Amino acid sequence: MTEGPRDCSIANAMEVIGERWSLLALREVFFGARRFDQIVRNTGASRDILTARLRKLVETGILEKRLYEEHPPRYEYVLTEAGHALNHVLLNLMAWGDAYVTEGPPPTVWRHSCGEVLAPETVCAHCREPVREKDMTLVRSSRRATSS
Amino acid sequence: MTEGPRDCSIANAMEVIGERWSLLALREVFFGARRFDQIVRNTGASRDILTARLRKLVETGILEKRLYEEHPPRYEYVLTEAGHALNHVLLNLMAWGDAYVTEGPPPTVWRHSCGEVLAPETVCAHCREPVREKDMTLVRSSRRATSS
DNA sequence: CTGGTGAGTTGGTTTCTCCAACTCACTCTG
DNA sequence: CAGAGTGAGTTGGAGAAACCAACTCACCAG
Repeated sequence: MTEGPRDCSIANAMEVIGERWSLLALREVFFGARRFDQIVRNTGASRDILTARLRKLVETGILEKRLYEEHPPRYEYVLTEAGHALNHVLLNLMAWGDAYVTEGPPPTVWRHSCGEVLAPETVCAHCREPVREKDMTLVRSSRRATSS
Repeated sequence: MTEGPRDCSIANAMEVIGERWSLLALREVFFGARRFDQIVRNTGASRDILTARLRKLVETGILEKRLYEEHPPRYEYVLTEAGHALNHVLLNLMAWGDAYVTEGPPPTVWRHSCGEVLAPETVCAHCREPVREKDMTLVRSSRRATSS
């Protein structure tokens, strides 16, 4: 049966973080914003949508709401392990945006502990060589069964 | 002036590839699909949306339409340089999905030319060390002026 | 001449987004 | 103590986008 859409972790990932504003909200948490109004201001999303997105990110285990004040209850959003692991995705996306979308110099610059400006590169974890498309071959790809 | 949403290449990138189905369409091209109906089938997107997304990806220089048959005119979609560069983003996103979203074994597996199953890792291009969050410091981050 | 494929368009319904305004529980200032 | 300010949402209505099925048009194959 090779019916139906491809079953792929990219699609699965998009179900969880693919909606508009989800990634930008996460970016803000990476950048150090932890409170609702900060995230609203820095992303430009509307408050209701952001409420929904943050709620979903909490439900799917990417963010955690941590109480930092009772009376009135005030929460901050912090990354879970799954959230922290998104770092590499964000970094590569930013590098791509810098190179092919943003005009002019990169608006956001990070420094790595080695002292240089951070430029991410994706390597094969085994041989440590940069991953190039022509060096990749598809071994297996499943499909999702159609509901029949 | 520190007003308005943060100016960031992640946001800029999302304007171009952030809509639903855009990334999945691109995934299909990476996976070897080149024709409209293949992409429709493999993603599960509706045809009209996919028409719009592919058109946008062509306009923004990520895909190219290449005529492979006249009478009737038939086009295939191929990646431009900017499109090829998205490889690393897709790869990292897939790895994250494999680890934190997809239940069970990875649905899609690639082999690297070194002989091993491909596991992407993000390193600093200068020192070649894996990038960890605690080794990064924000140097500069601009903001977009509000329209005032 | 009927059926099939490739690449879309069209129309109508459902769903999502955006925005401004509103709430509620406080805290801070004069 | 009254009034303004802040943090974290919620609500309602308009407008945009997505979804789906059906339709078109051009060809080819039996």
